[in-house]
Amino acid sequence: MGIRERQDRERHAVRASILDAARDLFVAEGYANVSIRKIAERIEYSPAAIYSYFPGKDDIFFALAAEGFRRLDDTIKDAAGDPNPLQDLRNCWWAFYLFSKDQREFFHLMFVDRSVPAITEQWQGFTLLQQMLDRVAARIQRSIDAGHLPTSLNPQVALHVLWAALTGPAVLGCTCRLGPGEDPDALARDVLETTLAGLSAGTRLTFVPCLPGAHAAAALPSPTGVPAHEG
Amino acid sequence: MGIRERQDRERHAVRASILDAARDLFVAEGYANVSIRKIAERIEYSPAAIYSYFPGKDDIFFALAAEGFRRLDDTIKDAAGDPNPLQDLRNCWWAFYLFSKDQREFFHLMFVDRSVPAITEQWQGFTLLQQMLDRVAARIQRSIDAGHLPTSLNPQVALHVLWAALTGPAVLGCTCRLGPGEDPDALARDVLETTLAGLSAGTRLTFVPCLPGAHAAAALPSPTGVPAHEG
DNA sequence: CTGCGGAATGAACAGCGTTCAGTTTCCTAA
DNA sequence: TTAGGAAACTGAACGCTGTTCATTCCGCAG
Repeated sequence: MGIRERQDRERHAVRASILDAARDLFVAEGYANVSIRKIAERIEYSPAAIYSYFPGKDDIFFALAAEGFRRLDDTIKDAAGDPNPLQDLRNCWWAFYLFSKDQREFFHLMFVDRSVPAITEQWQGFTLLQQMLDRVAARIQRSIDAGHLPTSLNPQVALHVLWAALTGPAVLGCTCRLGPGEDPDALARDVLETTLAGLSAGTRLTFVPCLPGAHAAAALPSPTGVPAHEG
Repeated sequence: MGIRERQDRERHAVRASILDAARDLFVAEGYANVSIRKIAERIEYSPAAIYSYFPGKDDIFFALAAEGFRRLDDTIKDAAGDPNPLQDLRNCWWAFYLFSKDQREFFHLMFVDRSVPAITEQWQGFTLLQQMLDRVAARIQRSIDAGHLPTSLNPQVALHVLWAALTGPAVLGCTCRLGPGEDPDALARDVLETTLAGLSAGTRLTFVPCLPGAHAAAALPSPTGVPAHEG
């Protein structure tokens, strides 16, 4: 009998409409201006009804963040394809930066927002992030193989350095911390080029990536003082 | 007559106690958990009284952000002094990163928080930020003069690149976006070294800093596509 | 001592996330 | 066809938020 299936379908549809409403609201008015009551009004349910679909407001944003990772993944896939591996890398990371501009609210949710301390391994979005990062690491490996980056470079480490470095101008840009007239795009471009040049220089790096499935790899004790640079 | 002076003093003292309470609360419990009512309770005033000292909650945090800039300025001053200009630079930026860890809430308020869109030139904290950045730019100039960085490097541009690049690992670190066991310190160190190496490489940079008092300098139109890198 | 002005207050408004008793709806089983 | 029961949904409430405003209080000036 298809009754159970129809019920499941309806339930899934309501759940989806909650996420649709939440996404519309938070893309249009920003994260802070989304409330359970506004979502409820938009889908024509009572606020309390939402709590039988999501345990709380945070979980709605977890779901949206997961969607954000899929969107970013798609964006990067679209940007990829340049035959020159280094330019391909450039394009991918520039797409990452553009994502922070074009999908500001998603970006904030995925990489900046701090309202929920539970952004850890148990969060499903973390897996999506890891998968996406792995794909970019493969692109970096191609640049290494092509001789554009030193063979001493661990692609996972380079990945994290690029990710962290580019997150900076993205954050400063979408939180309006630059001076009047200063162009976040130019800054992001310069950070990208500078980081690529720095990686090319073959500086010895110390970061220990937590490879998926290789959690046993011991992390080096972190020095507390100023980093000694014995190059 | 000293009555007016005493009144002014008292008024200033209450204002200061509001800021003290707000700072204590937000350092201890985080930005999101500070409420006007909690501040009021702590200083033993009614919530409404606070509104005769600050126009709104945002302005209290503006004042705290300004204090954050002073604190960061002091932190960087303390870190400075190494006779080697390049190591001096390293120490200063490492102090910047450590500030993001040790004074997480201040850092967030100063560089990440987005709750108030009015972080522009009219904001007094912006001036403090500019002054601080100018001092760091002078340190960069010294590295250039000593031959550690290319003479083609504009110190204001290098400053912004370093600032933006290091903001990334700081944000990822204090928003817990790294994987379990991954060390934000190591990532920040690698970003710093990679950026310094990249700047040493003399890559042509495109950012146009808005120099204090030189607002007339026309900003280059920002290209919309992928940055062409004609090195 | 009176009057005035600024400071402080209590109460309220509108909104928030969340909970829960109670109602409605709909499917199943007799 | 109808009774039972489970699931879905709701209205009302709790305690919280930032903010406003009429009122009260207090200290100084005349």
